[in-house]
Formats: sequence, structure tokens, C-alpha cells
Amino acid sequence: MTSATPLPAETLSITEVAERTGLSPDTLRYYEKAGLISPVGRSTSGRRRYAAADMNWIDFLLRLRDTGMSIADMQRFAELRRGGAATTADRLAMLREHRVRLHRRIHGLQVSGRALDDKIDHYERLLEDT
Amino acid sequence: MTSATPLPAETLSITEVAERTGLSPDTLRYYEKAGLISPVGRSTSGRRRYAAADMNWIDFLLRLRDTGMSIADMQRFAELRRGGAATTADRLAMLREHRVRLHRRIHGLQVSGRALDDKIDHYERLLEDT
DNA sequence: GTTTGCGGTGGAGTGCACTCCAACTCCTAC
DNA sequence: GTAGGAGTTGGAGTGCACTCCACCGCAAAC
Repeated sequence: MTSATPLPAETLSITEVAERTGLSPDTLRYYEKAGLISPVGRSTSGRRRYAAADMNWIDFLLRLRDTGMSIADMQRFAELRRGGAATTADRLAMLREHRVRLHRRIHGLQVSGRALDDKIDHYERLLEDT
Repeated sequence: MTSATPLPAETLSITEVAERTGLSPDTLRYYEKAGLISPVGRSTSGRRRYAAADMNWIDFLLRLRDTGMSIADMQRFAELRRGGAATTADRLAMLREHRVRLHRRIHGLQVSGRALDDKIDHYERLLEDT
């Protein structure tokens, strides 16, 4: 008899979140302390319980991180987010700037990738000429 | 009367190399100390004089760095290079592995870039609905 | 009722890649 | 001859993003 789930609904423990995100529990606590993640719900015994909304936000944070955004900039973005709808335009501006930097970075990597290809070709030719 | 250039030929001072590469003089010395750059020629008064071959190597090092290779791996590559022709196959292997990692990284950035695009679209729609 | 295990906190420590500094040495120009 | 400027060395310091640690609390398992 699965009764209607009570209030806690579907929440995850810190180690479960760690497993799903690849972050360590220490890093999750560090991010929260740093204000990247707003204080997450607690169980009666004071343990963190991550809800779906927390997970979505963490996933997005990781996109920002993986595309090279610094902790300082993520803090700024998270703070804007806590400021609510009034900050939408500012957040959009941040994301657009970040996208520009990202595209520049991808382009730079592709250019360097071709230089790397050339170097590899060079070495392959050296090895062919036994 | 520009007489035939003597032995030093076309060499650059450390600040000139810094300007051309974007590295600081401190970083150039640090790289040399770390073995990334093999001891560069010196003037009679003990000052570094970078030759064309040094510049080519530094340019390539920067490609490796900019594509995410760690100092430790660049040290390994530089050491192989000092080992001469016998290490060609090893160096080729390193570069191929590095290229695989680079392509994975570029791909990951492109995927995250699309997620970023979606988020930007989302914010744009929020702002349109005045 | 105590061992086991997960989680909490504050704060110290780590690894990487630089970056800065003090003290000294050379030229070059005045 | 001395002041200025560029460069030398060894070693200390910095900023970032974690990562580790000691010590404590709670709850289920035995």
C-alpha cells in the first residue's frame, strides 16, 4: 500500500546527489556555504534533503562551471537569481556574455586542434620514413 | 652601413618574448626552471637570448597549454623531446591521446553550449511577455 | 545500550599555475 | 662615477577550487 507521499516527497541525501552529479559531498557543502546553492531543506535531524528544484539548479550550475565560469561569477548569477524576476534582464546579459566567451573558447580550441593535427601528421611522416 | 649580422643572429630578449607570447618574463623563467623550455642561450652578461627555434617550441607549448595540457604532462613531453628521435613514437602517442581528450572536451562544450542557448531562449521569452 | 554509519560544523590543508620580491649584476647615458 | 633600467637568482606568496580533518550528533541495527 503505497500511501500518498507526505511532505518530504522525493528528496535526495547529500551522497545521493554526489553520486548523481559527480560532485563530492564536501564540494556540495562548499557550494552551499559559498552561496552558489541556496540553503537546501533539512530533515528533522538537520540533514540536507535535496528536492528536484535543487537538482535542476545544480545541473545548470555545473553547465556554467564546465563551460568555464568562475565561482565568483556563479556567485553573482546565483545572487541575481535570489533577487527574483526583477533580475531577469541582468541574468540574460550574463548568460549572453558567457556564451560569447564560450564560442570564442571553442573556436580557439578548434584552431589549436588543427595545429595539433599538423604536429601529429609531422610525427607520423617521421615514423613512416623508417 | 648595416654590416653583416654577427653570430647572435636574430635573438630576442625575455621581455620581447613576453610581449610576443603573452607570457610574463616570470612565467618564461618558471617554465625554463620547470624544464618545459630547455636552457636558452645567454648573452655574455648572462641574459637570456631566445632564438627562432626557442620561439617555435614556446609557440607549440602554448598550444598544448591552451588545449588543456597540464604542466606535468608538458614536462613529460619536453623530456621526451630532449631524448631525441628515439622518442618519436612516444611523443606521437602523447599527442594522439591529447587530441582525443581535446575533441571530447570540444564536444562537451558544444553540448553545454546548446543547454546555455536553451536557457537564454527561456530568459528571452520571459522578457518578451512584458 | 552500544556499535555502525551517515551527516553536521568550522577551519586547516592541498595542488596547480603562476606571481612577486629582495638582493645583486650588468651595461648605457649622463 | 653614478643613476637608471633591464635582467639574474632563489625562494616566498597568491588565488582558485576544492579537499581533508577532528570532533560531534542522531538513528537504526544488533
